[in-house]
Amino acid sequence: MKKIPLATIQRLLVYYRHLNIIAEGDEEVISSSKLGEAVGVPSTQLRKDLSYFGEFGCKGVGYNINDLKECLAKILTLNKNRDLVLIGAGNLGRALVNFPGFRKMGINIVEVFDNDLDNIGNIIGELTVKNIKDLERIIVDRGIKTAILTTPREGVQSLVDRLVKVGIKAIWNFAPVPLKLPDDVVVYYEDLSSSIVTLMYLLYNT
Amino acid sequence: MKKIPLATIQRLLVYYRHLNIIAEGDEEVISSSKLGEAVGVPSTQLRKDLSYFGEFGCKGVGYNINDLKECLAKILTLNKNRDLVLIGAGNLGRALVNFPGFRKMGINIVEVFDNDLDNIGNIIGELTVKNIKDLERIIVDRGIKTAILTTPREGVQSLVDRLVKVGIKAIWNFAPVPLKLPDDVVVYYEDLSSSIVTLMYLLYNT
DNA sequence: TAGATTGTTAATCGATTAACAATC
DNA sequence: TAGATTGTTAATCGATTAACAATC
Repeated sequence: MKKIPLATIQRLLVYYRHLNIIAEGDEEVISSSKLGEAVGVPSTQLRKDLSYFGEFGCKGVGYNINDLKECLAKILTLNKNRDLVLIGAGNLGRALVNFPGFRKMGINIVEVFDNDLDNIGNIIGELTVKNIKDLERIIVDRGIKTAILTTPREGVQSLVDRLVKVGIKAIWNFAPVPLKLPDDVVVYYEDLSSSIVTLMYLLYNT
Repeated sequence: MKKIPLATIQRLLVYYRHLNIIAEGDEEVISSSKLGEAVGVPSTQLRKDLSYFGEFGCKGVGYNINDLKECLAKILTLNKNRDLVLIGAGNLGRALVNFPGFRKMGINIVEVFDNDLDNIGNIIGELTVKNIKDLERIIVDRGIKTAILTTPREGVQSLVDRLVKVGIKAIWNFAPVPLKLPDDVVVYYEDLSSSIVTLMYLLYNT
């Protein structure tokens, strides 16, 4: 299989969301140009993106809205439930646990950890913040493969080393630290400071 | 001036942060390969990134840590204070207002708005949540140019239309909605659902 | 001077866009 | 059949990487 650009995967969810909205309407079918226009993507790129995964349309007609929606859900495995842990029960961690829409896509944060006694024991949504010293035991017990890091920068690398040791294979990292990881662990960096600084740069340099 | 890739801008902050850390140490100078290795960027890309903005190094020697740090701060205008408003005082909005590190880079969230009477009047950090109907007046009064959107998806476009009308020129949008905007308004989409779904895709497809 | 390292040009790689045959 | 639209190949564009002359 040819390598699929990351940007393509990200666009699939954008397509999915719009299909979800228009699935409520009367139309059964949509063309790549209509859908593309609605989400700000050239129709030719939309078709290219889909072509990595198969043929979903009907020449001369377009795409069946419900079918395409389901196909995208399947590609992105939105139907399967995924259990994750979150580490760092600060403001951002709390926001993510309560984030609307994760559940709907099968993203379930099932444990929250912290190392601060002020936070341990607190309730966030339906979860109780647990002591980070129980991290390993609980991750192994539940067979968890994905961790969200919303901790301060300090100590993130050693935390990650602990996670890797107990079988974590995917990390969503909000700490602005480049991580050293084995090749079989995937990581996604979410760098909010970088985002806003980039936006400010664009504002004053375009 | 040649067009500068967005990815270059984003990497500048990564360099800056590492320089900030090692500025505490004993070394005065660092080579592009050392710095690059520390942050996971090839040295040749680091030099290329810098070359868009000038010559900061010394052949045969490397870069003066403090000088380069200051140059990057200047390029990214981290020294100038920027006033922003945030709209949507939910969990995520609260997290951003309290986000550590924004202040240090001159990013000051100076007003928070919401349309929910349960939220209006609440205290977040040092701010009081204001009624969104005063949005226009306050933005004009304070001459604010940048808005952060942490509202639900519904109604974002009409909110954005209001913002544009009173002179907002940059938008950091956390709502998963493609916005229709004039050409002179810059936007940065922060799509947290897309991030985690992409990570899950990578986990199960690599 | 010899070794190190920059800044930059040229080559490569990968993603986006254009064009169009296939076909509903 | 004529018009519309897909899926895909080829062309373009842009970013990354390699190579190396300049020079500290």
